Amino acid sequence: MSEDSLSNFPPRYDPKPVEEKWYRFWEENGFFTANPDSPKPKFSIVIPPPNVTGSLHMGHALDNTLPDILIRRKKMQGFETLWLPGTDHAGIGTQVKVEQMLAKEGKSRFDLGREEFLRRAWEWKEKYGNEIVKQLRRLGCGLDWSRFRFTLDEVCARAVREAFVRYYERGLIYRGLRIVNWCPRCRTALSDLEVKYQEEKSQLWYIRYPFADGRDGVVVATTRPETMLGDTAVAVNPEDGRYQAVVGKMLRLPLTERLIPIIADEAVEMDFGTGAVKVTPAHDPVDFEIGERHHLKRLKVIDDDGRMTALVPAKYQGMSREECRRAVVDDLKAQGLLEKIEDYEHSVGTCDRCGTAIEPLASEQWFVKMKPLAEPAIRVVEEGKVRFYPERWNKVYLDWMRNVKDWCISRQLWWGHRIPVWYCECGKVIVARQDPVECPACHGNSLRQDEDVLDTWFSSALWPFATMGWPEETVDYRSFFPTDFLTTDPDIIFRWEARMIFSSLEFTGRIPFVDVYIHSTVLDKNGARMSRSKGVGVDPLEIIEHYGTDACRFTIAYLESQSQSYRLWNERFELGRNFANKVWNACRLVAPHITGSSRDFPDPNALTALDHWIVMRFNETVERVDKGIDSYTFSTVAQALYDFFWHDLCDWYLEFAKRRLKSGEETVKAVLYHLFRGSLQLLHPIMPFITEELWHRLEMGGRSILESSWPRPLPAKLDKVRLVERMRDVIGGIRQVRAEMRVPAKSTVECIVNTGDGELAKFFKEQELLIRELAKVSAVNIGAVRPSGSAVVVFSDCEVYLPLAGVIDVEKELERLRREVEELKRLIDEIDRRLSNPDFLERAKNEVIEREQMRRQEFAARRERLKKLLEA
RNA sequence: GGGCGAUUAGCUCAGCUGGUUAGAGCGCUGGUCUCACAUACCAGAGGUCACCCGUUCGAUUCGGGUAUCGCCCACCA
Repeated sequence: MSEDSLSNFPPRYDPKPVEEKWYRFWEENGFFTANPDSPKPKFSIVIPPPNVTGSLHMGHALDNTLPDILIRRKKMQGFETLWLPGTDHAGIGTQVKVEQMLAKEGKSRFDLGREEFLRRAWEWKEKYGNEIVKQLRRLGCGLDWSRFRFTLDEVCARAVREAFVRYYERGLIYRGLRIVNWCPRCRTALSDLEVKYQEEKSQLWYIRYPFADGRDGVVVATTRPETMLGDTAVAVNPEDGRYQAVVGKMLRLPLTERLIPIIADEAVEMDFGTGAVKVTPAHDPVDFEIGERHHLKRLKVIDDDGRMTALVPAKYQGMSREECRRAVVDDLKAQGLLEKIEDYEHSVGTCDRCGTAIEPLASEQWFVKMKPLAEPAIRVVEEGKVRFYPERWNKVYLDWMRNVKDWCISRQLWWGHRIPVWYCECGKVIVARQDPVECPACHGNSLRQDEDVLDTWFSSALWPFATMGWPEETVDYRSFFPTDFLTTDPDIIFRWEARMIFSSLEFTGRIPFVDVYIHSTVLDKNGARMSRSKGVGVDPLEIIEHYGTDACRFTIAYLESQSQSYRLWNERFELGRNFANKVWNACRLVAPHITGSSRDFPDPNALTALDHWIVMRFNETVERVDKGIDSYTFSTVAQALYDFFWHDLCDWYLEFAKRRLKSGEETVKAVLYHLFRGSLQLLHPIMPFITEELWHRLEMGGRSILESSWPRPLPAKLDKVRLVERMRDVIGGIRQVRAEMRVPAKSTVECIVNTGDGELAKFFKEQELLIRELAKVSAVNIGAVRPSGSAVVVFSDCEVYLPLAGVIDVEKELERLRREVEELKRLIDEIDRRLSNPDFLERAKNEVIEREQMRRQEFAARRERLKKLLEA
């Protein structure tokens, strides 16, 4: 390499131009385009489709860096790889966003109507949906863009229809009246997984329900007094001695004129509250079941908007749940029926998407019957055909699947796959793959399609095979399905992984993927969950902008160690940036020497012990990287590469090699060529951009590092490696003495090695020049006599003497050290004395107390001030 | 109420199946702008590996328990 080209090799790595150049190169040359007809073994992954609701965040960075590492390595290992991209329409998530946008115009979705709303939703999707796709390119992801899918596109839509109809035909889909989680704001049913429970400080109200004759009665405890207006019974446990005499009697429901029975049911706990529970079958899942068992009426007293219905006394009609609660409590109090109020903490279900308190409502919905689907889905994990990593997640999955309940799949939303069910005037229900034109029963043509759409996860569940063309037996499907790997956050194991597994087994008869890696949850610096809505956390785009993609990816891999979570903040990415810079500069050093050098690895007999040592370390690194990637312990991979490249290759071997390079020695050039070639290859999956750039700068050959084959261990002999280890120890020992004794950097001392090990003596003599440079000594002599005024460093098989007499004032330095030792002893004694002095401890305690009291005062004053402000 | 994870240096974290002086990065101290890199180099300080009991020749590592923190699941009105 000429002087001129070195001037184009700046001493600091600048990621921007490199990243832009190479991603375009890879994409334009079809490096990511899979060929299903290839005879090579296949390796495939489908992307966890990002929602079209936003832009790249930390979760995406993880979900996509890790698969990209696998894809790139497999490609280099000779596999035909496919990584299939796409996005998810994210039903309720997107709909809520669009509604928020409309709200700014002062409109609701009902003002626009279904058609216009959908037009706006698609508009929104076009605008924001592709943002994330661009950003995945910036992350360097080797996605096959020619196979891009969207969960609402025709291919996916056909799969959804097919799946629904097949479930229906097998009797696994039914429509039924059940208590569902209802979001009054979104005006839709939700599945259990879309409800987030939040602890809330509330009260437990004890209400007296008098007997029909107006006397005595029964006291019930409730957290939701407003629902009493819909009570149709009071239940007690059949074993409960306190109530046995009254079971069957009638109570007068306060605030209404209705009479309700006292019934006995197993579901009632005797030791909660008063042991008597009000039963509201239309608004509580347990009460619903009690109601079924006892044939109770269901009074729907809260409507779809969360307001009181016409079934309650006029004064409450139209009130919100909260208003009604206050009114009911006030009225009960006025009538003397409120026995007592206790503070009570319980969890309240809220809508995962909009945060509104959910209302359990009895309502007609479509369900998937889970029991028959769960069985095979349990089996494949028990048998290890699908494996979760880290292993503990297998149990989490299995526990859920073993207790799974039927899946509510209908949503009263507009954005999504419309349920393929039509109702005819004649009462016929038609479930069909194609939109029917007439009723097969009465041949009438006034058919009405079900208004509802499917849960967004219904289509996601089909993703791994729907994207490959299922139900068609496409060539992609035959070649690339099932997929090999998936990685996600822990919190979609049930929503997504589980549903993909049973759907895939049901429809394709095969597992959807083999290995599932559940990655850590990323927390912010204070250990709080990262949340975009709260605006805290790390923005990967900012990181990429600031530190570069490779630095971002390397840091992510370095921290991903199969733990439950880890903390992340912007400065942590300096680790990756500094490492990238190190790699860059090391290449800068060797570039003029190894470009155009021999491509053959030298005969092992021509290598020195130093060469064997570094080759051995390289080989260990290859092994650790392979093992680490295969077991998804990404941090061990990044650590192995970091340690080897930085601390062995750069800190030691390059220093060993400099002199030999200057003399133009061919062997060291060839060794370095192969070490750098292999290192860049090992690094490439994690740091694709910088390695591609350096691959070309070092003229490693071919169109791309991606087309080179994955490195294997190089030939090395291990018998002389111990000599190198000892040499490093000796150099370190000499450096330590020099630093401790304040030997000026510029002065050199002789060193004398005393050893009975002939081979070691010979080796040290051979490497004299190297030792002289690295330890800053003037000569390496072999001898057994320790000169007076010399420092000594002792090892098991040798001693090293450093005559310091002529170089520094030994007595003075020793005196200094002695004084320091004395001084330290004095300090320690003083601390010990203070710590054993009760007076001191008492004073210290008082100081702390005083400080805390002052802080307390400060806070109290501020609190008062703020309170006043709030009141004003 | 059940399940799972964590507790290692000032901070954030590694540490596979038990084995000499327990590691890294950042931070700190001292010394270097040494001809790839100051986004660097050299040296150093700093840890009863939460606590208790057990298994073992030997435990940070395995088992049991305690404490603290965190996550997940669950219909307790």
